[in-house]
Amino acid sequence: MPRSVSANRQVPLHTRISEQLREQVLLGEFAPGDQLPSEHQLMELFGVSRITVRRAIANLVNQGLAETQQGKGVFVKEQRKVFYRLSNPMVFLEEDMARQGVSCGIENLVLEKMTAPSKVCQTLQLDPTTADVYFQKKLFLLDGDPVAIDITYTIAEVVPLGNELASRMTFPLLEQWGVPIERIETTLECTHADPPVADYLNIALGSPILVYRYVAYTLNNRPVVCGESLSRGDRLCYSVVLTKNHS
Amino acid sequence: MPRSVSANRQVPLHTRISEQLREQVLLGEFAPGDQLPSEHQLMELFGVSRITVRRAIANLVNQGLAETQQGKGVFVKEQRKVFYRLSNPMVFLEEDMARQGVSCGIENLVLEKMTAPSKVCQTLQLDPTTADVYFQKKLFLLDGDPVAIDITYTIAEVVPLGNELASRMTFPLLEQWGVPIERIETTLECTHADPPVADYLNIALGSPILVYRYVAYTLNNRPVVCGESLSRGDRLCYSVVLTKNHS
DNA sequence: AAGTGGTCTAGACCACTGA
DNA sequence: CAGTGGTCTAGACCACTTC
Repeated sequence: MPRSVSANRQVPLHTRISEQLREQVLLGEFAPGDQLPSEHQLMELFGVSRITVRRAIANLVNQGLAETQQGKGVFVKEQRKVFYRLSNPMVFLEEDMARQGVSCGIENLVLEKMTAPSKVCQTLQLDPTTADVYFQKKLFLLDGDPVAIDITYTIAEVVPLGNELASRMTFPLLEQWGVPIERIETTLECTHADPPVADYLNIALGSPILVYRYVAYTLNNRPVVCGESLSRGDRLCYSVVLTKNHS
Repeated sequence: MPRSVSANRQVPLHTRISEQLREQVLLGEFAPGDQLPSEHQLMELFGVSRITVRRAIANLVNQGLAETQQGKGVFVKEQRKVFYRLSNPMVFLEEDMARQGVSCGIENLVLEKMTAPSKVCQTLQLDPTTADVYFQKKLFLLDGDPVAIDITYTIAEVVPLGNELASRMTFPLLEQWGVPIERIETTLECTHADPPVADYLNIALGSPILVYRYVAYTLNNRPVVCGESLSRGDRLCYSVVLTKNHS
C-alpha cells in the first residue's frame, strides 16, 4: 500500500517523498551511514515510478543528506566537517587538526618559479617585466581524502629555498625566513565544483565549494603572497576571531 | 544533424551536452541573462531525448550557471555577488553596500523577549532559570530580494529598548547603548537550503547557503549576543582582514 | 493558441557490487 | 548470479508565459 504522501496536491510527488525521507533521517530513523531502502523498495513503498523515486533521492543528495554508491545503494551521509582556523600568525595546523581528531597532510602537485601572470602582478603590485613568483598547487588531505586544493603565488624575492615550499605550510615558512605577515586580506565565498576541481577533490560536478582567497602583506604594506583555497563544502569550514579594531 | 558530442563514450551524454553548453557560456557565446535554446531545440540540436536534455540543463543549474523559468525558458545566470565585510566594530553597512552599487534593507520577522533556549544559555553562559533574551529573526534584503535570514539572541539585560532592534542593525545599537563589543568569535560554513530557508530566501530546496555563526563578547569576556546568518551562496560573500595577533 | 518548462509513467539496457 | 544504481528512450499531461 502506498504510504501517506497524499497531502498537499500542489507539492510535487518527488518532493513529498524526499521530504518524508528527510524527516526520517532527521528524526534518526536512519542513522548516518545507514542504507536507505533501494529504489525498487521505494517504488513499492510509495507506489510511484522509478523516475520519481530517483528524483526524490536526487533531492536528498542535493541537500547533502544522502549519497549514492553504484551497485551498493543509497546511504545517509555522515557529517565530517572540520574547522580550519584563520588567524595571524597561522597556528600550527597539524595540532589544530589533531585536536579535532583527524590526520592531515599535503600533497604537492606543482611547484615552479615563473613570471607572474598579469592578475597576480596586480594584486602583488609587481613589475610585469621582471617579476618572478613561485607558483604552487597542492592538495590538502584529511584522513587521506583530498578536501581542498590550494593555489599560491609567492614573490620569489622573499623565498631563499623554493623547494622547502613543497613540503611545508607557506606562512610559517615565511615567518621563519624573516618575512613577518602583518596583515591578510581574505574573502570567503561559495561556488560549485567545475570539472578540474571535481576531479581533484573526487566529488560530483557542481558540489558546493568554499573558496578562500587571500593576499598577505608584510611590513610597509608590501604584498608578498596571494592565492586561493578551494575546499569541499561538506568537509571543511572556517573559524575566525574578530578582535576590536581601534582605528 | 546531431552535433559532435560523440567523443569519449565513457562520459554520459547529459554530461557531454552540459559541458558543451558550459563551454559556450564561459566563452561568452551566451552572455549572462541570455536565453539558452529551448528543450525542444536542444533535442533536435543534439539528437537526444527530452529527458537527457533536461538532465543536461539540470547539470548547468546545479553548477550555478543557468536558471530556469517556467513558461519562459532557461537563462544564463547573472553574477550578482556582494561582499559583506566582517569587522569589529561593524562598519556602517548601508554605506558599504551602496559603494558596491546595491541598496539594502532589513525586514523584521520576529522580535520577542523570551527565556533563552538551553543551547543559547550555554553559549551565552546564562542561568537557565532566570535568563531572558531578545530573540530576533530578520531578513536582509539586497535590491529588494531577500538574500539572508538572520537569527539573533541578545541578552535582555543589556537592551534598554527592545523595539529599537526591529529597525536597526544590532551591533551599532549595542555600541550606542554602552556595550562595546571586544571580540567576536565566528564560523563560516557551507550548507544547503532546507524547506523553511528555501521559502524565506525564495530559492530552490538544496541551494547552496553560506552560514555565518557568531558569539560576541563585551568587556571581561562576557558574551552578550549570539546568532547566525544564513545567506544565499550566489548573492553574498564575506571579507575579513586578519591583523597580526601579538600574543 | 502556441511555446515554454515541470511532472510522471513504463520500459530497456548498462555498470558495478557482493555473495 | 541477483541486486543495486546509472543512463536513455518515447510519450502523456500539466502549469505557466506570451501573443
